[in-house]
Amino acid sequence: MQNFVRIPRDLGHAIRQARREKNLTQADLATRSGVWQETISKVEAGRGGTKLDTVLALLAALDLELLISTRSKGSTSDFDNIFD
Amino acid sequence: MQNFVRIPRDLGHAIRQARREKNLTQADLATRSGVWQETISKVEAGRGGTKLDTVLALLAALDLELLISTRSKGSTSDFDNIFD
DNA sequence: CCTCTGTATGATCTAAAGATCATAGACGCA
DNA sequence: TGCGTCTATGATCTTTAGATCATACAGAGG
Repeated sequence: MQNFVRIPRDLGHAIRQARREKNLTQADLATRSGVWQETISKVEAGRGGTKLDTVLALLAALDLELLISTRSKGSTSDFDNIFD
Repeated sequence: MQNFVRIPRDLGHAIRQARREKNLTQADLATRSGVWQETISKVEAGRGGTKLDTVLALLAALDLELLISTRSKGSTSDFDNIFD
């Protein structure tokens, strides 16, 4: 798995996808990340902004990592359900 | 180039590094990213938090991309100057 | 030493994120 | 139909990021 984050919405998709793959509810993720369910709802939907701290907390709780790389031409994106 | 972002400070290092490689001053980056020099100073130093919007604006201006990947064991990090 | 350029910092103000509570909607299932 | 679970939303309050201005500080070169 390797997804690009160009806009905040991408982040939301990746998080929702990973959370579901792990069969976690937003509430579960909330407890193990320290971020509130309501906030997770907004982040996943891409509603409003997010602080880096919050992003990192969520990703860590989902065993995901954030990477920075020099821009590459091939934009591999593997979201299944874009519209949910 | 491919760096991990575990804590906000990592982000700052990557940005500073990329900015210097492109021979840009903080003021230059400020104008082309729409983020203020003072803010860039804080971000690079890891002082205080940052919003995802700001992060994305800076990375875009530096031709860097943000990626999310499943946690891998090998933590390849290639920061040269960690202490500056 | 003085100046120039780049970076850090400090103060104030505005906007927005996140905590918190309460509740509404959606959906599956008995 | 009604219950239980999960997600969305709405309101309020606190905290903080970022804009903005002004200025200090550090280093290089003359």
